[in-house]
Amino acid sequence: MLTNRQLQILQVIVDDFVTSAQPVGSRQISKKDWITSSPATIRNEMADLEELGFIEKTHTSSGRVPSEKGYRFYVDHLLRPISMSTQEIGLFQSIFKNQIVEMEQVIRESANILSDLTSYTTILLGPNVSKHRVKRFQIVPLSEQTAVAIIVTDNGHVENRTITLPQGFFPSDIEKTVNILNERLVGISLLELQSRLELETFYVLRQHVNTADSFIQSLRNVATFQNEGKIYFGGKTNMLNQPEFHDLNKVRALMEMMEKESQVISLFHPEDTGIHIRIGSENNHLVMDDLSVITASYSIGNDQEGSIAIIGPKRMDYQRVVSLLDVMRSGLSSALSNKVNDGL
Amino acid sequence: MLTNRQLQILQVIVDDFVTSAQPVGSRQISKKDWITSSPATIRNEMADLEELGFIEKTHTSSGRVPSEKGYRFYVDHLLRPISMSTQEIGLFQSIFKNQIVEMEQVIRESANILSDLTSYTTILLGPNVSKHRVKRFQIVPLSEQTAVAIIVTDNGHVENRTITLPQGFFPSDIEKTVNILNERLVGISLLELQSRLELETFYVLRQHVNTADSFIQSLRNVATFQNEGKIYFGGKTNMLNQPEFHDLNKVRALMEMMEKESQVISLFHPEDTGIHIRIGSENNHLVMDDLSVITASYSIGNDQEGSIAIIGPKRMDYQRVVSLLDVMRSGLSSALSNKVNDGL
DNA sequence: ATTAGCACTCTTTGTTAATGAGTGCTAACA
DNA sequence: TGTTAGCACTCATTAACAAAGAGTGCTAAT
Repeated sequence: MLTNRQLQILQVIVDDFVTSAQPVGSRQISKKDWITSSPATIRNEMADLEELGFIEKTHTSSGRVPSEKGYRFYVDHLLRPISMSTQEIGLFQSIFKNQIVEMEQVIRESANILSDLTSYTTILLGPNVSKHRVKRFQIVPLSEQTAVAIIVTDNGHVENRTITLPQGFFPSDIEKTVNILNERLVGISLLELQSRLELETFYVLRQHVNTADSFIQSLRNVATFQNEGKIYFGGKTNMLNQPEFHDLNKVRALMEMMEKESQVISLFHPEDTGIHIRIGSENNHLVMDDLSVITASYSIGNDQEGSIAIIGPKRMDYQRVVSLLDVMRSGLSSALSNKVNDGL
Repeated sequence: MLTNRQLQILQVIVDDFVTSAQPVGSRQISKKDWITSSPATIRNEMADLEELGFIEKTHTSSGRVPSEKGYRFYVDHLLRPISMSTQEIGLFQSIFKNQIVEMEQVIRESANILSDLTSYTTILLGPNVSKHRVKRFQIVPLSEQTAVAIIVTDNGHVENRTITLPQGFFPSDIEKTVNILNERLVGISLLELQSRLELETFYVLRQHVNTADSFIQSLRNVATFQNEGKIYFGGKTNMLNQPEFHDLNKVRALMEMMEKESQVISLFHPEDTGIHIRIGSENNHLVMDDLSVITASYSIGNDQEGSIAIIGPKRMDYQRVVSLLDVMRSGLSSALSNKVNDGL
């Protein structure tokens, strides 16, 4: 177990390094007025902390830098949530107050505000579409051969696909199809849509509609959705201001990573419910070895979920980000839930 | 007027500098086997070319680099379109052949292929929505107070907005409204929609529908569109491989620029019809001083237009890019026009 | 008109030395 | 026994300097 003094020293090392990005030495630590020991004593303690793996040297005679284990210990035991300035709280409320705007707009704004406030990069995962429920089907013919199929969900999301109509498919057939689909499928979630179609609806369709068979493949396409929510970014370029990104190769690697949807999504973990911190290599991604990700989930109504992630250097201001994220998460949840409730 | 030899030398300087990114010296030029003069002669010619403003030195005793005026002369007089390898042509066809995919998919693919082939950044401006014509209106109620308004256009594009319903607005009112809208507005372009609503439709609506007034503002919102097409990027990070972007500040400036929709759009010029080249400061944008933009427009059917831009360093392979862009432009035009025709 | 020759300029690279921040260890101290 | 002052040592950073190399402009010869 760490002594009280060791805890203090570790805390100073992390805090100082977070703000300065420079290795911190014994003299610097002893200058803090709540630290009473002399540099020499502190050096001894630091040697111990290093042996325990909490801090590291960048070279033989340099000051110390927190190790990954050190950060982990810090966030697990030394982190005290701080309260935000009223100015910041005001900023948040300004997004949520505005009732008129669309859900998408609120999410976009949130991402931007978070990245402005932290000067890190924000990734906001929109609510997973597959939990929305079908409110209405619609097929609008464009020509003899093509039409647009539209699904409206209970919270106002609209999905649409262009489909090909089989030859000899008449307006009356379209009408019949739409009726069947609406009768059978309204109220079920997009997630179940695919299987419901296969198991039941197609069968009915074949019975009532001419040339249904060649049409069914089109409908299959309609029912295929991305199974993750839409991705919104805020402050993509903020990271370039961080000193750890003076290295062009790192910049490139990170930028390329952010372009790839699947890799971005892999930063989120569906089992994370509250606020989670992943430090450096804990992200299991080479590019992220020098970065930390803090994720939080928000919920809309009862089950629809979205996530927020803030990506910053390992040397990131964990206290501040966690606090901000907590406010944002509850703000988003209640704002968006209200929107849904208004619509019930 | 430039002598034949000066033209040759200018051409070599541009061509060599484009591939090597290094200032080119007299010795290097004289080594080309179609250049017969000695380095000394070439030095004299280069002094003249410099006096005329076509080339520059990076320092007193360095080789020469094309000036902006030099590039301009090069693209205006020295550029010969080159034919593409069959391999490349095959790549293009592979996108367009696939008939099933959606228009959006084709555009996305095109942007990626172009940036892969050039290793520059591609920006593709989708067709301007405002020229689409209304095919069908639809209003789907979500609750007592909210509904989704949907506009389907003649080529399958779907626009939707969440709207608020006035109190005491019944399903029958919705039906009436939708009927009126469809009667009056089908066939007109989204561009005209706004004015048509104001001048004529709202009047009719007030006569037939209860509490239409408070509903009209919602409809106004529905009829407001972005007046430019959607933006697609390809190879956003390619630029980081260019040696001119070893400077972090330039990287940041460019990335920030690409995040701002309005600035991206300002790279395109609506009056440009064919292929246009803008070199460095010709773009009237500080960030773009070291970059060139080549734009091309493609058309869908008769009037709907979109644009392609390729952004590269001033030292970019103009010949190759122009050729590629020309193929892509006609390929896109015919592929997308076919899609529309299939739908008529 | 062309070119060989040469002095000169400027960048790039490597070497060396000085500076300074910080450590680890030893011995003195409370 | 825990703390601290003192000191030798390490390593990064910076500056100054020299050598090499690429390229130019000019002059004089062809």
